[in-house]
Amino acid sequence: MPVVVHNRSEAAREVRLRRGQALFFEGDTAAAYYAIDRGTVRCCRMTPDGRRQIFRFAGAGDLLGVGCTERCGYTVEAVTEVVARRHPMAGLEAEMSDAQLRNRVLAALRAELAATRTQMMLLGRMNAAERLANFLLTIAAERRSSFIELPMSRADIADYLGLTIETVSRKLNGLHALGVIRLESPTRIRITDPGRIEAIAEAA
Amino acid sequence: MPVVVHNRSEAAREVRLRRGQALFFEGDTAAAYYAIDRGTVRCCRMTPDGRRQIFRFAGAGDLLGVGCTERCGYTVEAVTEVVARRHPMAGLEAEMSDAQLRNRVLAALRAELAATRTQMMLLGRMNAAERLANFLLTIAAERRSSFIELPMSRADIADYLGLTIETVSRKLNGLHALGVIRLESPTRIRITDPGRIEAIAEAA
DNA sequence: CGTCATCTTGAGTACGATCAAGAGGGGTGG
DNA sequence: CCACCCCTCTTGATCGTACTCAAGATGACG
Repeated sequence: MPVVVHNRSEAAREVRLRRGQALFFEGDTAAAYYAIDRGTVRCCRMTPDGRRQIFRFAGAGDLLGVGCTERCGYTVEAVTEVVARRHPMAGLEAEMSDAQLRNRVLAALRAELAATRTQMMLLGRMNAAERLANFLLTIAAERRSSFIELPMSRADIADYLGLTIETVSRKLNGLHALGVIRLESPTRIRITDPGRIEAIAEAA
Repeated sequence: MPVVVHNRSEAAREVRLRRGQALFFEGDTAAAYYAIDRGTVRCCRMTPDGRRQIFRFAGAGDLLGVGCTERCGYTVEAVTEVVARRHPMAGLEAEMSDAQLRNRVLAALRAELAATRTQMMLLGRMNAAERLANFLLTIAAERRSSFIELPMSRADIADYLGLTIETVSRKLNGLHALGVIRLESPTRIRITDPGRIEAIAEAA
C-alpha cells in the first residue's frame, strides 16, 4: 500500500467529513479526485429498491475518483471521521504527462482492479464463512497485525461481502466457536489461529 | 466500445487461438498486453478446489493485460476462435508518454473498472433472474440488437454470473415462460419484451 | 437510569445448489 | 444416409445455506 503524496499542493484543498457524510454521489459530475489522509470511506452503489453493495473500503494513502470519467460511478461516504485532499480533475490530464505521477495514478487503478477481482471471486464463488475469513485476513494484512479494530458496522461488512448483518454476526461467532478468532468486542477481533483461518479463506 | 488501434505495428505480433486455448495464465510473468481483433475470450480465476469465476468476457477492440503489473492476475482463454495482437509490455511505458495512446489505455482501465462495479453489484446483491436479465441486456446493448447469438456455453455464463448451469438453464426458461425472451436455440436468444426485461434487470 | 442504535440469537422459509436422469445436437465412421 | 457416441443442455427431486422475520441483549450517550 504505497502512500500517494501529491506535491501540487496549490490545488489540493483539504476536505473534512463526519461519519456518514458523503464525499461525492453516484452520478455527480466528476470534478475532482481525492487523496485520503486519515479515516476510512466506503465506495458503494444502491439499487432502486434499496439494496446496497460496497465495492471498496479506502483509507489513508488511497486515491478516490481517478477511475471516474465524466460522472462518478459510485457514492463515497465516510465510515469514520475523514480528512482528504481534493484535486481538481482538470489537473489530472496534465499530471499524467509527468511519468512519476502517472505511475502513481496507474498503480492506484491497477491495485483497485486487482482488489476488485478478488472481491468478485469472493462474491460469486465463496460461502459466508470463506468471505468473512478473507475479509478479516485482508484487514489484518493491511494493519500488519493479528489484532483488528474494525472501523465499520456489521451493516457495512454485510453490504461489502454480499451478506446480511445476521449472517455476518452468526458466522463471526462460528469462527469464534472454531477457535480461530476471539471477539473481544463487536469491533475488536483477534486472530488466534492464522493457519486455520487461512485454510478457511483458502481461495486467493 | 471504441476500437483501440495501435499503430506501433512493428511490435504487434499476431496471435491466433483455438477454442479453449489460453492466451496467458494467472501467475505468468506479464510480458505483453494484447488487443483483440476477432473472437471472444474469458478472463477468469480458479480456487484451489476448482471453483471458477469469470470476471469478464472481452471481444474485438478490447485490451487485455494493461492492468497487469509484474504477474498476470488472471487467466485468459479463448471462448471462440480468436485473433489478437501482442504488444510487449516494455513498450507500454514509452507509449504512455504519448497523450493519445495513454488516453486509450486509461479509457480501457476505466471501462474495465466501471464494468467490474456493475458486476459486483450483480454478484453481491441480485438474484438469479436479475443477473440473467442484466447479462442479456448488456450483450444486446453491445450488439445493438434484440437478437443475441451467445458465443459462450452455459458453464461460462454460470461462472460469470456466480450461478450453476442448472440455474442458468432454469431461469432462462423462466424468462421465456414470462414472455420476455424467445429461445430460438440454446445459443440464439431474442428479446421480445425489452421493457419487461429491463424492469427485471432493474438495478444499474 | 433511561433511551436509542447496534448487535446477537432464534425459528421458519426460500432460493439456488446438488444429485440424478433424460433430451437434444453435432460430428464421425460404417 | 443412418447409427452411434459424446458433449451440452434441460428437467426433476431433494437438500442446505443464507435470508427473513422477530425478539432479546449489549453498549453508548445523555
